[in-house]
Amino acid sequence: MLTVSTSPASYHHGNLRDALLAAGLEALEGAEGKAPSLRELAREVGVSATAVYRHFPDKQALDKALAQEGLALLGSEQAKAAKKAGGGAAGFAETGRTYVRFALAHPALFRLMFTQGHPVDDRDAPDQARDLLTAHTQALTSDPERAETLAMQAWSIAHGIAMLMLDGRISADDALIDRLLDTDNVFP
Amino acid sequence: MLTVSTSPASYHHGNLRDALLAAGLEALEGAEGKAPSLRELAREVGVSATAVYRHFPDKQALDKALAQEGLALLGSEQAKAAKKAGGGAAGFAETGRTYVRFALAHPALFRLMFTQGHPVDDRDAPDQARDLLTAHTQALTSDPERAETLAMQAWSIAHGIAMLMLDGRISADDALIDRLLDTDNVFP
DNA sequence: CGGTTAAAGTGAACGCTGTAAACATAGAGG
DNA sequence: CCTCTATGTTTACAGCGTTCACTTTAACCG
Repeated sequence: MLTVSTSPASYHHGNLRDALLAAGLEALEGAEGKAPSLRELAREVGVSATAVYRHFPDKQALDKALAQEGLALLGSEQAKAAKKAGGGAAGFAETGRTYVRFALAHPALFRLMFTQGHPVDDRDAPDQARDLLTAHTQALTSDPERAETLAMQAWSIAHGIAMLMLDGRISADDALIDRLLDTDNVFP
Repeated sequence: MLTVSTSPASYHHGNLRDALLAAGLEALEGAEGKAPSLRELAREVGVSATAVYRHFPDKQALDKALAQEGLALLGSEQAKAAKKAGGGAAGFAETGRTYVRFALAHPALFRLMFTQGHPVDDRDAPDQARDLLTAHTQALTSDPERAETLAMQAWSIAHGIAMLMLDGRISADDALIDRLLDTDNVFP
């Protein structure tokens, strides 16, 4: 997570990288739809635009880092929710609800998280959300492949609901989330 | 659909609107990830950038029109696939497969289709994809509310798979699509 | 310590974007 | 035929991401 120090405001900022990420997250919370520009973030932090390039090769890298930060946030919220629900199947279900609610609560951030080009190679990056998912599905069956299938299916359902709600294709109703996630009876 | 006439190239273009949409669709096919700019499309069509504003109030409106065009395309492909599969449950299943394959075949277009702000009010616009979906789920049950729930669930699953594959979160494997869409056994 | 060096900042500039304003043209209708 | 309006044009502006040449500062080493 981020440690955003109240900077000494000297010529050298101290830890510009984290400050930028913090400003980015804050901006993503506020603006309903649009992502913050690189210059905007630099301005916010009180630094010239080009200073950003000392810490990120380009805008995309900044966005990627922000996405990573968002993913960590989502993961921690899910873990907390699952724990609160007592783990197990109930915890798993809560994980899904939390996923969708997170998307609705932080639309711009969520969009950013899943609009990066191809993060398929970031297998090494820590991902609590993914870990939770695989752990929960592995608890449901002894067949590893089936567990993986279940994991991807569960992820897809939650992600689809989240995205469609964000785009206004289905109404962002809290009760509806529960109804759609109730997969005991998907396809009779 | 679009009728893109080989233009007479005079001062007045003829039907600039359709030409812009056609150029937009073509650009979206090519470029792997990025959407075309307004100026780019104007250039392509051989017209000044501001001419676009005679036909669309702003860029977002152009994008929305392109999205609508994409939706029509998706709907027609789905309808064809369902018909070819003989309709019924088999047709329904084919509809889902077609949805995901469409997303993978036209990533930029699909992204554009579902990244518009809030098209929740476009209830009046024709949407063959949606019509197919409700028709198929209504054939599965007599309870209208349950049919609607099923429709949204089916849409969510397909949409989630499509999006996650587009983002490289799960591999864009054709066999995997079938495996994930096989919802006979979602959650044992 | 003092001096060098490299990390981390700056400002100006480029080409791109979406958009506004004022102006030009041509084709259709009275 | 003449005018009016729909549809185009040019020019301009602010903001964007990014490059380049330059400056500052802090840290390291003899």
